Amino acid sequence: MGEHADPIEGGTTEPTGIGSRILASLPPAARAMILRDAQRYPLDAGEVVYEAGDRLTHSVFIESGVVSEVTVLADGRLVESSTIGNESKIGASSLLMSQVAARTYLVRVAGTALFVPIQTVDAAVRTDFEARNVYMKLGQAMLNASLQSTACVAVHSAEQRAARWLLQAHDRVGDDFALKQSTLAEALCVRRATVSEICSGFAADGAIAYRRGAMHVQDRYRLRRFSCECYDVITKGFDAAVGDAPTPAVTSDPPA
Amino acid sequence: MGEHADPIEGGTTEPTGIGSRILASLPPAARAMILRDAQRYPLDAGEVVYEAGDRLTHSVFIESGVVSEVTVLADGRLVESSTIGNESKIGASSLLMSQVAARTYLVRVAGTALFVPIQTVDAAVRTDFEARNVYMKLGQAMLNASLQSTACVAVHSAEQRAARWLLQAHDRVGDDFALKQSTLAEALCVRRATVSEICSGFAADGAIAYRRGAMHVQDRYRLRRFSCECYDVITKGFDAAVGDAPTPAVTSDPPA
DNA sequence: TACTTTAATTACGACAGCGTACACACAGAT
DNA sequence: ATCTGTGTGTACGCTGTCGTAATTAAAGTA
Repeated sequence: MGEHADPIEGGTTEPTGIGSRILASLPPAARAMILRDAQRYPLDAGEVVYEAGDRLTHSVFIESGVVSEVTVLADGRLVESSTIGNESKIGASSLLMSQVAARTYLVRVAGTALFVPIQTVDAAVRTDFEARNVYMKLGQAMLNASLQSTACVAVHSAEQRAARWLLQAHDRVGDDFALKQSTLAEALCVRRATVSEICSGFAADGAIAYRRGAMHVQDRYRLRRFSCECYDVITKGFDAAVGDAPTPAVTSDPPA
Repeated sequence: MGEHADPIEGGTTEPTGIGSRILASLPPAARAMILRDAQRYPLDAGEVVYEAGDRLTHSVFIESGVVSEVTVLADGRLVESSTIGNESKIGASSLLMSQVAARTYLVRVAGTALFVPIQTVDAAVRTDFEARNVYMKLGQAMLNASLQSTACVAVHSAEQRAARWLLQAHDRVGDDFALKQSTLAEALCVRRATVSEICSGFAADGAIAYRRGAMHVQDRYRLRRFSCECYDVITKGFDAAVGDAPTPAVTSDPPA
């Protein structure tokens, strides 16, 4: 895990934790226990939260931003296996899981996260039946998302996957966020040029607008039409695990 | 779940369960409890074990054969998300998991499996801390496999993935098994013609031999050279969860 | 204002895998 | 011995995405 500067807003200040959907869905006692030891840090774009092989000292509850879980291949290529946001967490599912990061976690869209020592999380989850239940449901949702992604990558077009990625980012950070085409290209494992063509298509349709790294989602329903159904499958899976997304941060209206 | 004829070898006969690596790695008490209610059935090629949406009445512990976990897309296409064999099981991870199959399970290479009512499995796992532990480790290994597969499908060639598929099948059923090119093509989501070209390449190298649906793995080390490293990553993940594979069923020697 | 840097667009040939299709070959049945 | 069904080999043109790279445009800096 990278060295961090100071935590945000005094650190020991009790954060509400409301930005994290998984934390929000934990029973109050477990949540309070976790929040007591939590420190809020910024997640900066490009930052490596954990590298494959690192010892997992903290569980990272993402409040906003998009982190991609990256598989490092033998030839050095980085391939995104999944994305993580406020519905989930990085590291130590709890209990007797491996203490070592299996993959690399890379911040793609900036945000903030609560860092909690894994011993604290383990204690909270071990003692609380309901909390353990939430964790197991989250684990199921993560597996569901990954299985769907495997199928998605196998048969869906770069355009469909780009739309899905942007929709998921939108769910996690809202209408406006910083995202370069090169970053999206890395995430999707396609050329920057391909992303350029795809995004101008989205913009021509009025789904998005962007300008030098500043992405704006104008109409998520138009964007949804470019995406495959995998967006729905994955989203519903997480909703079932940690409850529906709080405020959808949607500016545009659903189609008539 | 499809209607089955009679169980194999009398049904109530206590099966050893040694063919199932996950069963073998459970503590004796839990394993005995599960085996008491287990019935062995054949898995026939092409058979649908569960269809997405089916109620999961039984947990299916695979002893031999290859089952593919298939995502049914909106347009009706079937895409393999993962393969399952003796290291794992189908259905009800236990505890408060969903009682409904999220995907479709299709037998690709014939074998046998133990069918156990999920209530029995739940009871065995709920009461036994060590058994729950094994299940959680298996869950981790399944997620690991799926994340690796997502990356694999994204960047590795059809040839590499075909070699991986055959290696994994070899681990689960041994040197000889029935497998048509059309079946492998469906599993990999490529044309049968592509499989034909790939397999003649493998055969020319001496890695495999085949004749009208009869596949024979001649030299798994040669086959490994055609594969990507994803085979190792996934295999090691399962070995860590349920112990090393029993007898590798290898006829050829490792390279010098 | 002019210069520099970084982001985005556009273009070209190359290639893996596609869809289709047809021809061949072996196994079992008559 | 021949026929028939099924599994396999091979060929054609097509498309999406690749790798590379040159061009344009906007933002920051002097």
